[in-house]
Amino acid sequence: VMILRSRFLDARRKRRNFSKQASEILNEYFYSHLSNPYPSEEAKEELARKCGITVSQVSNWFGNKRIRYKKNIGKAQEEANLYAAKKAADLPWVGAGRDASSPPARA
Amino acid sequence: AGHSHLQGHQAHASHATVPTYKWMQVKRNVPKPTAPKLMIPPAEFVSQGGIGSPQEGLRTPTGSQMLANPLLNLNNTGRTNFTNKQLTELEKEFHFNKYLTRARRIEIASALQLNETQVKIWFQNRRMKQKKRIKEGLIVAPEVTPTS
DNA sequence: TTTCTATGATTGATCGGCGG
DNA sequence: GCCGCCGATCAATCATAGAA
Repeated sequence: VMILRSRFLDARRKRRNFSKQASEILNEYFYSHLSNPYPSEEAKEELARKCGITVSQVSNWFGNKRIRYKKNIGKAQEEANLYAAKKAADLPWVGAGRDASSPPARA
Repeated sequence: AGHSHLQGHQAHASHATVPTYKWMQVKRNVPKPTAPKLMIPPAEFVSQGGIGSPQEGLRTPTGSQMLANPLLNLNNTGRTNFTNKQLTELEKEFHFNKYLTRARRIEIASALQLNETQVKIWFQNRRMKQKKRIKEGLIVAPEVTPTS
């Protein structure tokens, strides 16, 4: 009953999922910067433009992504990590010796 | 704030296992799982009359009241569940003053059965919230007309 | 349609840095 | 040395969109 009222007052939370492409862009950034998924204000603005969403939404997305990623370490996260193998071009394996099977693999 | 990179160890070794970076290990000092604390039948607040007769008792973040012991104010998590009344009064005060003086803070905290810190933090968060809304053009009040 | 899961948004509170 | 504020983030939760 009062719940109905909450809908009226909470219309703000009438969210809509982001477009598939926007999610793709965000995930790509996230996984290619997995060592430090904290985009700068400038980076957020650029992502916002590319995704067609607001900077706040970008912030929300990263906030949720980081928290939810942590709560799953060792799950599909590893799998979803094939995003990293996708383009990764930041500062990951620079001085960190690791396997030898993660070249510009493409899908 | 340069930083990051692997912090100590790798998770395990499957094959393309992802290393564990330190941001993944960040743990915030969890609020206090505060023990069941009872609230005394609150007194009235400083001035003004009723707002809209908001129910008493706890509320879920949105507005629905918690059908639990209305005398309990904390959740198991430690996060405080402000009552509608408390929020209403805080909003009212915020509309009047964006910043609080020590004295005012004490008055409000006392009247609303909150800590000074909670009142202080609420105002800080509220200011940030307003700034964010103005930034997104959802609100008007840039409110800067000292010309008078 | 009903149930369950994925996800965007909200918010009390914390973290690090700055200024008084 | 301590305190309040800012900006960013965390962490838990809400409410809904979408999958099953």
